[in-house]
Amino acid sequence: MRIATWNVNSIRQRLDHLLYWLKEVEPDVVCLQEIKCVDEAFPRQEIEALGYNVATHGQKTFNGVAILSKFPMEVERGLPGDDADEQARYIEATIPHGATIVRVASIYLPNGNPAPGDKYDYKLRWMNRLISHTRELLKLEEPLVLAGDYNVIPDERDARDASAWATDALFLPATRAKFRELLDLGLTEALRATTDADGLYTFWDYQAGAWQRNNGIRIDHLLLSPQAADRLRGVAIDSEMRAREKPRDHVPIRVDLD
DNA sequence: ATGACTTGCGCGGCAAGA
Repeated sequence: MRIATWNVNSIRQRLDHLLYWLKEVEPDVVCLQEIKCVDEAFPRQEIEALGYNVATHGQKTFNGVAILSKFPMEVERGLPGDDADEQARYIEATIPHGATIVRVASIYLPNGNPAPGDKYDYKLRWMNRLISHTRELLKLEEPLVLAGDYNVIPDERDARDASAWATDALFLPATRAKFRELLDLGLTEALRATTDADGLYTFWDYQAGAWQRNNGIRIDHLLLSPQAADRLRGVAIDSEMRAREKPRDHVPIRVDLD
């Protein structure tokens, strides 16, 4: 089962890139972030035409997440823990896979800049909610994949120039500590289960020729429960999508599970 | 040294992103 995540920075812009990639890579499940539209505006027909079921949790102008699946799915929208939170950043699906089911969440974790400030406080509160919810999900002992744009640079090797991010909400010690707290519940970070290499990025800024200089950061992650990690067969970053004309700033990252 | 793009909204620039 091939499961991917991609922050598309508006689903309606350059839908052709997404459709091309879906045909080329043939993922079974795709987690999308920053669709930047309400559910009614999502280009559902074009994606369904490629054989996908579509579940969205949209919002006007900002945020918005979705899951595409070749298999039927049951869906929950929103991250538990704060009924007053109106930002669409979490959608979760259970998907039958052989004799078991796989649970997949599409996560758009808050950016948090500027830090310190209200936005950074919201980021840390959101991470606490994600930790609480994940603790409950892990009790199910299912194959679980938490995939998305975490807006977290886990380690110095995950940025071309870590010193440039020293005071940024994506790299502050408190951010990285929360991310470790999440992993320490018993999750495996898929890419780091397969390689210790530096220079592997999923985001390059639009500005200042960041792509041409490979000045990137690794902030899109797939976190696996033990039952999913046991099935891990490979990880790939589709960085060639960043080289296309009018690219998104993020590229897809994906896992293959038995 | 600084700023450097791109999006939605909606028609003038601003907020937000990372």
